[in-house]
Amino acid sequence: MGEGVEWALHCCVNLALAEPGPAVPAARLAGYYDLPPVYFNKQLQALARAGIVESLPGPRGGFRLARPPERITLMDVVAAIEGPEPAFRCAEIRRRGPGATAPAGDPAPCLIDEAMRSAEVAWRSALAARTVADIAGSVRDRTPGVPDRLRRWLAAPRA
Amino acid sequence: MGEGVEWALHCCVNLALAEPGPAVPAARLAGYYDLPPVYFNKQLQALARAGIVESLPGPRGGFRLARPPERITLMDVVAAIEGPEPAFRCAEIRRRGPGATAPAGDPAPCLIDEAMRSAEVAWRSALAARTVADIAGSVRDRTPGVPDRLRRWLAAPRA
DNA sequence: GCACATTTACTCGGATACTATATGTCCGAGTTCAAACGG
DNA sequence: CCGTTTGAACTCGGACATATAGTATCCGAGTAAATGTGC
Repeated sequence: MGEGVEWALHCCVNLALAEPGPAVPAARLAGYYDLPPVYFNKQLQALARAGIVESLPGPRGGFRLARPPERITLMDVVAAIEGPEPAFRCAEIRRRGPGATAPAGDPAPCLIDEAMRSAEVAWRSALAARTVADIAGSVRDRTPGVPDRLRRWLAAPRA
Repeated sequence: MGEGVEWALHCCVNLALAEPGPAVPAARLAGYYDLPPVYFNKQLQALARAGIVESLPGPRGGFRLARPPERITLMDVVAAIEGPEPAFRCAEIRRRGPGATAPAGDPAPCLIDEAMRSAEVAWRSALAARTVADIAGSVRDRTPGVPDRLRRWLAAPRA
């Protein structure tokens, strides 16, 4: 799985912790964890295309959550970065070669594909059950100093 | 996810359907679905290293299941091909840069990593609940012609 | 006819190229703000 | 003193290289069987 997934998740949680407040530039968000700023911007663009964050150009511009964090699940973020298609894609190899089963109107589904999809549904459901707001709330509860430090650092004129 | 996973899963089911019987060469197994024979052999080597299949060299050689199919879960096969490490690996980026939390003895776990691992456990559990014998049994039950055709084709002197 | 050495054919196994995806970087389009200018 | 114009700085956004992992292939080591030979 891509490394940018972790970046995007932390980013969304940080944006949730920063609310309410002005938009945050990508470079500032990246500098908080010493990430490559421009490539991180690329991931943010993917989040924007998915409608998770919105971008404001120009000075005082940057990124902001497009929805309240209660409406953003971890699954949404992962799908925005990694792509919506499932990790396991059945190529229907059983239809090829001498062992090909009934060619066209075969109603028997591929049992392996079925099992794989079932497992992936379990994964997706687990991720869809956790929202960005849940994570942010737990962070506020367990380590109250972290959100304050984050807001101060984001508000700092320059680093 | 790698394409070889699908190949390995179908291969294990076919080996289960072929039992009892002589060992099957990799090329024969690959030809059944018109797969690249040599690369498919590579995947079989991975299965052998994981102890799922055993290889016999020389004439009359080939591959055979190393355990009864009831003891082989889909998770075992996937882990053998894709590797045992989890798909999402937390790089602990929160420890880096100005936003670094308490450096060393920080007991607070990364909540994002926790959620991701939880979801991945759900995925692994779903795959571990299905065995190769289950799939093979369903195939025998739903499409009785398929196992017979497979055994005949594997026993054919040459194709 | 039988035992043995030899040859042969067949198998896996690891080492070696090629391709697609993910990672990292660069420069241009657009927008807002601030300052300078003129009335 | 106020409105307008002009400029500049800052932002995102897509287009362009590089590194890594997955895909595909080749050739050599090893083994069992079959064959030919001598007794």
